[in-house]
Amino acid sequence: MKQSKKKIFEDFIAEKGLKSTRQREIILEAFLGSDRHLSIEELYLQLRDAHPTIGYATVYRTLKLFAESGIAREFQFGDGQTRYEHATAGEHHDHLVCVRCGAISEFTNDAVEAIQDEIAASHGFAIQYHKMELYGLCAACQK
Amino acid sequence: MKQSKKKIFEDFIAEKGLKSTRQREIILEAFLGSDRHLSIEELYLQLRDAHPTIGYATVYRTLKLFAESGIAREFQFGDGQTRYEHATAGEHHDHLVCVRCGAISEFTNDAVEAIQDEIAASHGFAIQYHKMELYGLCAACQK
DNA sequence: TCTATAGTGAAAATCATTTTCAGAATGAGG
DNA sequence: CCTCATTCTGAAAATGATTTTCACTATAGA
Repeated sequence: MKQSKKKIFEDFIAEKGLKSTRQREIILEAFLGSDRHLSIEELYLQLRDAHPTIGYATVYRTLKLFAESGIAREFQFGDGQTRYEHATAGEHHDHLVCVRCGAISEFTNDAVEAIQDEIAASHGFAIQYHKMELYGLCAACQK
Repeated sequence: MKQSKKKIFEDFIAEKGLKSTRQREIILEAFLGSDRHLSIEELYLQLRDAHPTIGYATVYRTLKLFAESGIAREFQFGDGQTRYEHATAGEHHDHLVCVRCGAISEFTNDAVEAIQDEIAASHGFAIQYHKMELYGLCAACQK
């Protein structure tokens, strides 16, 4: 699936008449190699050691492209930074956010998926996607 | 209930040793008199005609107080502005957000409330609250 | 290889929000 | 109602995240 996301992004680039650059490759590699909910800053810092010449602006621009191409999804969990996570067409998950340590974990729940359609239908709403976030204390922060 | 929110805020102010000022009264009145999901900017502009001396910073500070006191809830729907809506203890609703016109409407769904507890329990998570947002096209934007 | 076009890094600009600061208002105790 | 310590306020400056500008560079199709 890592391979296929690369492919999806390359196709997106080609289709839009954009160019394939070394920076985009590097950033894509770093993004796919990480499984957390990365902020731009985190990704930039992670990149900096191996690639000190890549600029902040380029990371911003590239992550926006990832989101546009469908391989990444943007999130704001209320800490003031936009975060990006891997997205796969047809797959969906939601989030548990720890209000103390900020840890973000994921869950999938079929009932949630079913309910969204039901609610949308009853409001004449043509649903595209949803976000559900549970806020509270993670197991580790409860002791 | 408009009366009781005023009371809740006054009690909050008193309890914290804060002061009751004309500006806070005016802003509270404007906030309670509106039923939309207001951004600071919208509220500020709405206020400006009748009260041109109230500053931006005061609106920011006051809305934060509303949230702290429990009579308002903060939201970010991805348009870059923080929005505030009325909150009532024990009541909860979620949102439908139109991706075209930005309209925000509300819904309540018991199944959603039930599921959050179930999911939290199965992840050892001590839940405090949740947010669920459905994004898509509202009825008006579908034609 | 040439060349039009898109991409890049660095710095400046933007935008929402927060803080600073000096003066003004509040309210508890006289 | 005075006093005075404390909190508030408005305006402006500061901050922090993100975006744009600009001069230069790299890409890719002819």
